Amino acid sequence: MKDIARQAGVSQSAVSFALNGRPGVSEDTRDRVRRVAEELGWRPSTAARALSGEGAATVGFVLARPAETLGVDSFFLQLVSGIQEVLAERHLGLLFQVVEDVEDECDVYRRWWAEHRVDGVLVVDPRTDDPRTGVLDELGLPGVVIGGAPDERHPGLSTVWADDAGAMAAVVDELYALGHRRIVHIAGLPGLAHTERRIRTLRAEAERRGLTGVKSVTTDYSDAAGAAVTRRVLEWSAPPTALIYDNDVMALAGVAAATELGHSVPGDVSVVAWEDSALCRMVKPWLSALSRDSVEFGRTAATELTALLDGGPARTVRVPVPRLIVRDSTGAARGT
Amino acid sequence: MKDIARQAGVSQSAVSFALNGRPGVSEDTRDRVRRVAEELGWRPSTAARALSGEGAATVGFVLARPAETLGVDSFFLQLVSGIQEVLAERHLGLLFQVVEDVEDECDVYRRWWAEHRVDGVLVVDPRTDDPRTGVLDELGLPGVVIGGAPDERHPGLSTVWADDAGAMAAVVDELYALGHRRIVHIAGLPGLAHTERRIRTLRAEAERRGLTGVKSVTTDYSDAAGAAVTRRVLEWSAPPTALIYDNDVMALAGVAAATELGHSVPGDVSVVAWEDSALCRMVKPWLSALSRDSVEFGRTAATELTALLDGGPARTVRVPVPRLIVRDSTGAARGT
DNA sequence: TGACGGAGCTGAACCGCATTAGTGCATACT
DNA sequence: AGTATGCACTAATGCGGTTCAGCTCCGTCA
Repeated sequence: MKDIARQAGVSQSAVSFALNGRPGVSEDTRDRVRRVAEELGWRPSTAARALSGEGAATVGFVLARPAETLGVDSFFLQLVSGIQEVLAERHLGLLFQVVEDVEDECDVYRRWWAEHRVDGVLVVDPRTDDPRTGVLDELGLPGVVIGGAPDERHPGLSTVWADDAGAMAAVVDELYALGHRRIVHIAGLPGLAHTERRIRTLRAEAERRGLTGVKSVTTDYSDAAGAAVTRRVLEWSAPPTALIYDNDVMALAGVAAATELGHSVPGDVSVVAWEDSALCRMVKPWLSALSRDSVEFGRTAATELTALLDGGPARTVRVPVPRLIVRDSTGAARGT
Repeated sequence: MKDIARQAGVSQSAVSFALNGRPGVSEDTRDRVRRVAEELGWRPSTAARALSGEGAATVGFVLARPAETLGVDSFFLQLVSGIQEVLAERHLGLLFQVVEDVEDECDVYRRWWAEHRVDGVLVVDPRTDDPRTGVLDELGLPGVVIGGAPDERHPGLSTVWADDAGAMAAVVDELYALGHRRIVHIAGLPGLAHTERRIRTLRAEAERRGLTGVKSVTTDYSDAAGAAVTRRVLEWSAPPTALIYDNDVMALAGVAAATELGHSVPGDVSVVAWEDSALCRMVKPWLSALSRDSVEFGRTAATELTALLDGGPARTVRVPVPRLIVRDSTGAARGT
C-alpha cells in the first residue's frame, strides 16, 4: 500500500479509503488508486487485516469422525463443495479440520477463537445435548448448525435443517401403502439429532397406525454394521418386510447380505436408502432412495453464515424435504 | 501478552522470549510467565504472528474438480484425514478450497500467496504439462506434489508418489498367469500423470509379451463412463477377458453393466479395481483390488511439507506399491 | 467580510506479536 | 581497582493494514 500511495501520489490512508470503497476520496483519486493497485497486483494481507480488527476472512469446518469411518461418503464432499461456492464469491477461506470426537472439536473452536483464526464456523452432525453449541455461545463465535433441530435455539447460532420427520413419514406412507407392516430402520449413530428425529418419527408413525413390528436399530453407519444388522433382523421369527437404511453404504451392504441369505429384494424384503448417490444405481436392483441436494444444502448453510458475519440475525432455515425416488428395491409386501 | 507481562511483573518482550523458548530470560521467570499464560488461556494470534514474519501457520489444499464429479470417492477424505493428523500435531491449519479446474487453482495459489494466507500447499492430481508447478516455482511457494511423477523435478517442490508402474505390471502379471490375453484398461482422466503412467506401463507390458489385444480407454472416473465403456468393449467381436478399472466406482458400475449384458464375472470376464474400499466388498462377486493406504499417503505428504517449511530440501518420496488383493472377481480366462 | 461547513486528504496511533539494540548489574579477569 | 564479559531484562521498531483526529481549501450564507 505504501508503494501504491507513492505511485499514485497520495497518502496511505487515502489508498485504504479508495480501495475499500469508503468516503473520503474523490472518484477521480479512487480510480487512479485502483488502477495502480491493479497494476501492482496488490492483494490485502489477511494477516494485517485481521490484526486491525477486520476479522480473519475465514470460516471453520470441523469433521468429528475417527479416520476409519471416513469411508465412502459423498455427502460431505458435496456439502463442502456447495459451501465453497458461496464462500469463494466473497473471498472467504475455509479452514478444515478432522478430529476424533466432539470434545476435540470444542477444543479446536476454542483454539481458533483464541488465535483469531476464524470469524465463524459451520457445525455438522448436531447431537442431542451437543456441547458444541454451548462452547460457541460462550465464545461468541458465530456459527451455523447444519442439520440441527429447529427447537434448540441458541442466540447467535443459525440453523439449517432438512425435514427428516416429513421425509420419514413419507417413506412410511409409501411402505404402508405397499402393504408393509413390519419395518426395520437401520439408523445411523445414536445421539445424532437427525438420527433421533427419524427414530422418533418412525415410532410415532407406527403408533398412529397401530403397527407393532416397527423398530429402529442404531449403527455406526459402516457397511459392516449395515450387513450385520440386516442378517440379524432377517433371522427373526417374524422378519421385517421392509428395511430403511440411514445411508446408501449400509443399504448396499444390506442388500448384499439379504441376497446372500436367500432373501430377494424387493420380493421378500423392500429396501429404502436414506441418501441418494451413484451407488444406488450401481447395484441390481436399483435402490429406492431419499434424495436431497447436498450441494444446495452447503450453499444455504454458507449463505446463512455470511449473513451472520454481516451482522444479520440468527435464523432457522429449512431446506427442501428429501424426495423419495422410487426405483426397483421397493415393492408390495409378500402376501398382499 | 501485555496482560501476562503485567501480571508476571516483566516486560512484554520477556514474555515473548519466555513463551517461545528463546534465551534471554531466567528459567525462573520463564516458568512464572508460562504459568500466567496458561492461567489466562493465552494463545498467540496467528494474524499477529504472520504479520511479524512468522508465516501463516497454514497450508493450502485445492481440489480442482467440478462439483458434479465429486462423487463417491473415499480417497480424498482419507488423504485429508492423514494430512490432518500430521498438521494438527504442529498446530498447522489446513485451508481447503474446491475449484473448477487447474487454471482456477493457479489463481487460488496466487491469491493465497499475495494475501500471505498459506506457508505452503499440497497439490493433488498432477498432470502431464501441469501449469501449477510452474506457478508455485514462480511464487516461491513451498509445495508437495501428491502422486506426481518422480522425473519432473522442480526446485522447491517435493514429490510423494506411488509406484503405479510397478502395480500395473503386477496386475498384468497376475492376469497373464491366469491366461488372459485380451485386457482393457478403463482409465481415469486423460492428462493426469498417474493415468498416463499406467497407460504407458500397460502398453509396455503388452509389447513385452507380444499381446495385441490390450488397450486403455480414458474416462472421467464416473460410474456412467465406467458402465458405458464396459458395454462398448464387451460388444467387440473379440471382447476382452479382463478389465482393469482405474477406480472402485467404475469397477462396480462395470460389473453391473457386464452382468446385465449376460457376461458373468469372473467366468466370462475378470475385473480388477484400482483402489480398494468398502465398495469392493459390497457387491457379489467381491472385487479384486489394488489396495493402498491413503491415510498413510496423506501423512507422508504432510510430513514432507512440514519438512519443507522447516527449511529442509525438496525430496522425492515413494510410498509403498499398491498391493493387489485377489478376491472373487478375477479368475482363469475362458478356455484355459 | 468573516464565520461556518463540508469535501478531500494527511499524519499518527493502533492491532499483537517478534526482534534488535540497548541498559543495568553481577561476576571474572588482569 | 579497573575493565571486560555475560546474563536478565527493557524500550523501541516494524509487519501491513484500518481508523480517527486534524488540516487545508473552497464555496455558502448571514
